[in-house]
Amino acid sequence: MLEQKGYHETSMDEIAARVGIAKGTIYIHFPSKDALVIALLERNMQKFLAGIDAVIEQHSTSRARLEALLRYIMTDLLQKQMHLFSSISHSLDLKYQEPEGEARLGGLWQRITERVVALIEEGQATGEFKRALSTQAMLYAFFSLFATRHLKKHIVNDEHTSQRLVDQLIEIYFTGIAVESRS
Amino acid sequence: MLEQKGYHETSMDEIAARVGIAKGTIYIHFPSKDALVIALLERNMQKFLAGIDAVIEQHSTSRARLEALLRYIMTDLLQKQMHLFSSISHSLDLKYQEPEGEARLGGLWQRITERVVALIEEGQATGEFKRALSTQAMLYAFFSLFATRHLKKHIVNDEHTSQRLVDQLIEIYFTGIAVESRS
Amino acid sequence: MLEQKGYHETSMDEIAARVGIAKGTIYIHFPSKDALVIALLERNMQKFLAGIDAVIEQHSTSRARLEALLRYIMTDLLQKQMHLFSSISHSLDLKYQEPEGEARLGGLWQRITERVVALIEEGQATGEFKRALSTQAMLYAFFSLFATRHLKKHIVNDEHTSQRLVDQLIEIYFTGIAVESRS
Amino acid sequence: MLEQKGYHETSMDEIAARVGIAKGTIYIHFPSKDALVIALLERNMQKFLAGIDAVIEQHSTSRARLEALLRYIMTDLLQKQMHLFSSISHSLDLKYQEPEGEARLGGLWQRITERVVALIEEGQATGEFKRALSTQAMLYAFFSLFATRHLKKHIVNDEHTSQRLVDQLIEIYFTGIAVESRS
DNA sequence: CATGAATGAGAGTTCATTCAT
DNA sequence: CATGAATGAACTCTCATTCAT
Repeated sequence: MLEQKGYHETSMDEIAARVGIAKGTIYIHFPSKDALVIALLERNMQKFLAGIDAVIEQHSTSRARLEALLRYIMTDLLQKQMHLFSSISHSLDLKYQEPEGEARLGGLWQRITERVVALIEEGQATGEFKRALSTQAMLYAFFSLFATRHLKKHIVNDEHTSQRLVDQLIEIYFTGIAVESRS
Repeated sequence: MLEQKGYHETSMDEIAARVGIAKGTIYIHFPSKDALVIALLERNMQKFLAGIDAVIEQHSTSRARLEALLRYIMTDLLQKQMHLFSSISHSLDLKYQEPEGEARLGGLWQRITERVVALIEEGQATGEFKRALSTQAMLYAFFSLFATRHLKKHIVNDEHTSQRLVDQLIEIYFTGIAVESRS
Repeated sequence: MLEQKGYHETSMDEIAARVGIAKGTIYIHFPSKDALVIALLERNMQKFLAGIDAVIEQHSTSRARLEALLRYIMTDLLQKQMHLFSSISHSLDLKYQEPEGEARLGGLWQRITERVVALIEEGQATGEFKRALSTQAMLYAFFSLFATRHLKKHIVNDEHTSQRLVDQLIEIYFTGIAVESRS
Repeated sequence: MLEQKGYHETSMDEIAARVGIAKGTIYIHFPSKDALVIALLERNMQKFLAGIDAVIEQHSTSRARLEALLRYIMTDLLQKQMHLFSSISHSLDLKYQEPEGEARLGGLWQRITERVVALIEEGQATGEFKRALSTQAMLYAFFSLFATRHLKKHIVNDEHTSQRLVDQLIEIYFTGIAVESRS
């Protein structure tokens, strides 16, 4: 609900109705709407972080790991019902009134990017990725691919087409960053 | 104002004050807040479209044109005070209550993407861009680069660093899509 | 309404309904309920202060002035529909969330007590009031007489009885503080 | 808690926490918050009544008794942490939703005033107090002295100053009502 | 046409009260 | 009896929209 409709479009009444409890009950568990959203995001980010680690350790090379990670996130996004990464990504814009919670969120996001940074630098060290490119650029290009904004217009119900899109994005990205271009 | 603070964070009072007219006067020209925002976006999109065309015709090859376009949009985004593309991009998420206006916006967005699609297909026709990649993928990868969400965290006041980021993103993208990589 | 039912017992809906305007309209003129109450009190205190001065200047001796002042306040209180002093007195307990407004209120209350203090010290100087009594005690005894809490139970509709009560309170007070006892 | 912070500022949660039982348990013993407050006041009033009687029987003359009573109440008030009389006095303003309980409270308050009325009339009978003054006036003047509202602004931590204030108030009051002034 | 005070539906939040455990 | 999570009515406050001037 919150993940799909957004912060302002989702009222506490709606949330309560959707969860099947009374509005006041929410305030037993969360002191404010912001706190609720932050807690939700925190949970999602933690799940996402765990997912990242699980995905990474299933592969050995930096390239394979980064590619698997890209597929993992894309799969999540293409499931149409926005999920982990989507909710996180959507929330990075907002300014919450709870500095402490925001700090926790920022810390988690940092840990997420650290994983990717590690993969990139590892790949550069092993000679898999270009050393001429800054980590910053490769990181930015990586996460840019998951801009749900534009994805929405490209989502197709056809499983095959979606898969093909992901494959080609992977090709574009890795041709761009990898040392040996495939063409 | 609307472009920077967002739809919900900008009240009609603020808009009126900023424009220098009375709040009631706005409703003479626009039937609702949504209509106002849509009209604003429409104007921005039209300007942006004109900007695209101006940029494109300054170059001859598809590659040069697409690269110039990328730089044009990036410059807009990096100016920090969100401008044309930024306001458009930000608004694509929202669901307005005015179907007719939304349709006009959709039409304009389509005309924008058509420009890029034309460049891509032209480049494929001339052999500049890979024919194996679908237009969809190259289009998606192109607009993904402008995810302001993630850009925010990478914006730096240092002009030189920003420029370097753009250069490297261009390298990644075009190495990925172009037939002959330049490195 | 607010004066009679008290802060917590009077909702903004009630106030709006009583004044004959919409709830939202109140917030055009006052930023919060506290601000509204403080403004109301401020106005009452200013009126009261003006009333005090008007009463005082109608008499010449300290004794006559203080007595007239006592009658003035009592008359206000006995009118049953709580008025100036009553609303002020009732509000001295509350803790508002607007420090600035509270400071203004405190300043006004100080100016009110200053008038009485001046009368008392003047009377001591002229030999009308006992010099052995501290100003503080005479001041406190004076304002204590207007404790609406207890007054409520003694208010009678009979004009004559009310007047007699006031007369006797005056006698008790002034016999207590004046140099020459009457008895 | 209730005595100090007031009815509206004290929630059932706070009361439960303070008493050390669960919130729901309160409702086994008291049907409502009003009933709880009324019961608390009733207990306080009964204690106060017992205190009055204890104080009175320690002295013989009406004058001594009334003076001792005045000191007794004042001491309670000056202890800053509001106690018996204070809680009672504070509650007389409120309008409870339990007519029966309010009646019991009213009855107890009447019994309290009856003690004072008895002292006053006894003193008039023995010639200690002026017969010209109505019992009502002397009663009202007596309880007026305990207006906590104004007392707050005069409370000082200095034990000596507080005592001096009480002494002078006693002098003012008794000079006002007694037949022979003592100076 | 322009104005801005007035509107009122709806938002987030609180808290006395209830009831399954 | 005791519990405390759940309830929902009522509160304060916001803001897009209207309309008499």
